[in-house]
Amino acid sequence: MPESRPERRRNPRGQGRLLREQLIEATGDLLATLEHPETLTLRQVAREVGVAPASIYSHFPDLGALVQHVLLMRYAELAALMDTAAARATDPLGDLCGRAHAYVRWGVAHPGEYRTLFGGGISHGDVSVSAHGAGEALLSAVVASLAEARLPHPDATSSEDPWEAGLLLWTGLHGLVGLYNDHGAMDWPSLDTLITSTVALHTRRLPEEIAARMGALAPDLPDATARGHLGDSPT
Amino acid sequence: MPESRPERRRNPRGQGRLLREQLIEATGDLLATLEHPETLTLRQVAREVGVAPASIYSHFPDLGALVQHVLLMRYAELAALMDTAAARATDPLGDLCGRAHAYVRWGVAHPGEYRTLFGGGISHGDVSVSAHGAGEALLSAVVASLAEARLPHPDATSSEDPWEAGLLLWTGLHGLVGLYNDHGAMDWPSLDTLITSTVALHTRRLPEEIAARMGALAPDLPDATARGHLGDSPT
DNA sequence: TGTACATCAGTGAACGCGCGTTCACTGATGTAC
DNA sequence: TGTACATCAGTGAACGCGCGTTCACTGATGTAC
Repeated sequence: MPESRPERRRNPRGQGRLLREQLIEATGDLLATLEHPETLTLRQVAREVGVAPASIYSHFPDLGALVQHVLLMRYAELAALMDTAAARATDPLGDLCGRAHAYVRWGVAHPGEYRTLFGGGISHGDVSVSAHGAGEALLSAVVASLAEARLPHPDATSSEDPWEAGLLLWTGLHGLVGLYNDHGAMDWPSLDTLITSTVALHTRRLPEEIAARMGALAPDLPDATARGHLGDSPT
Repeated sequence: MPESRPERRRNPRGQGRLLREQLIEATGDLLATLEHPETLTLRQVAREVGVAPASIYSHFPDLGALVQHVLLMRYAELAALMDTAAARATDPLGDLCGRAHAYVRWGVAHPGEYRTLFGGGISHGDVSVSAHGAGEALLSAVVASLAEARLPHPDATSSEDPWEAGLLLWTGLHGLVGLYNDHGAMDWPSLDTLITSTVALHTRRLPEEIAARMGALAPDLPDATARGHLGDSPT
């Protein structure tokens, strides 16, 4: 089979931008689907869309720029998800629970994108998104909520650094996503349990209290072990 | 310049295994040195040793097997480092501090190897080491120490699952290594401070107490910001 | 002591592959006169 | 109403590259007789 290219009608005049959208969508699909998203090639994107490789250059200087664009979209979506989850909360602890939950769930639903955004130094251009400080913007809201939701250590004589506390919480959530995605064969408790325990630990509250908040905040989401591709409808 | 191959004398008869050692050493160097270790090629290894690419096949079936071999060596070294650190301890808390410290320090000193071992699904063969449960062996010792060193939550009415507690600690340390390696541009507190705080949080003890243990256990190690290649003398 | 031979430790050239990037081009469609 | 032209949205072939893998080979060295 000579792998015939899928039929595709040339866009009408003035609609050249349509291909741009298709390229973005195809790149998003491939990044979400490929087992090793960092090996994505320009020719793969072209094939997926049904277009000559050279056509991409009319819209993006190279594959790196295209990937970067898509990843920034994904990042914005994650940030919006976290903000939405937090918006339902009525106090800092609820805010924190919402953000933590949304973050980890997104990371587990989008392993490839998560890794490319926050994970390794892996990138397609020379500059990875993570190098530009992805996460730091998300982090500042977490730091603020945590500072208010956290109980002091019973024996503490001085107060702790809120920035460091927030960083450590992020560290915990990041590690959770990473290990959950990469060591799926292990004997894992449910993801929600782990999110709850992590937040409980960092706020020094009881897991039961946190679990109640988590349950209240997003009863519509599916449970932890659902690992399928959740679909993405950017923009 | 035609990039002349470095002079290399053919090994004497019966010493064919020497090349094997050189391949292992070169692969180790490259994995430690390359910015993206996952892009290592068979030809790069051959060039590094000064040998024809085909020569590698006499000693390993393919690059994946060679890399796998090296990574398992690195993993064994990390495990030994953690055990050595723990051996100096006189109680479970000291044991835990030693292991946590050794783990994070190793991960930060060997970013590429750490990521390949524990990080992404990235591998050279079809089977990554992490898929085979790297980490789980290390983890069981941590679980045991943590179970004894950890204070109960003051308000707790029931005891917690030690396995889950250990997993969460690992998660925290793993996230710490990952974020520290990949987001070096951020405003980080000292690494030792973060290790200390993480252990303090998970044992529900005061950072001061943990810091005292950490300081006592390995005064000979350099400080956090030393990021150089620490050298490797395998076997 | 000499010599034929087997073995060892690699070599060197070649193959086909997919890749990023370039370049002149094509064919439909809108617009000016 | 007709027609020359400009523009737009891509195409298709070609390039050189580094890669993994193969295969017949080579040349030094030990060993049997």
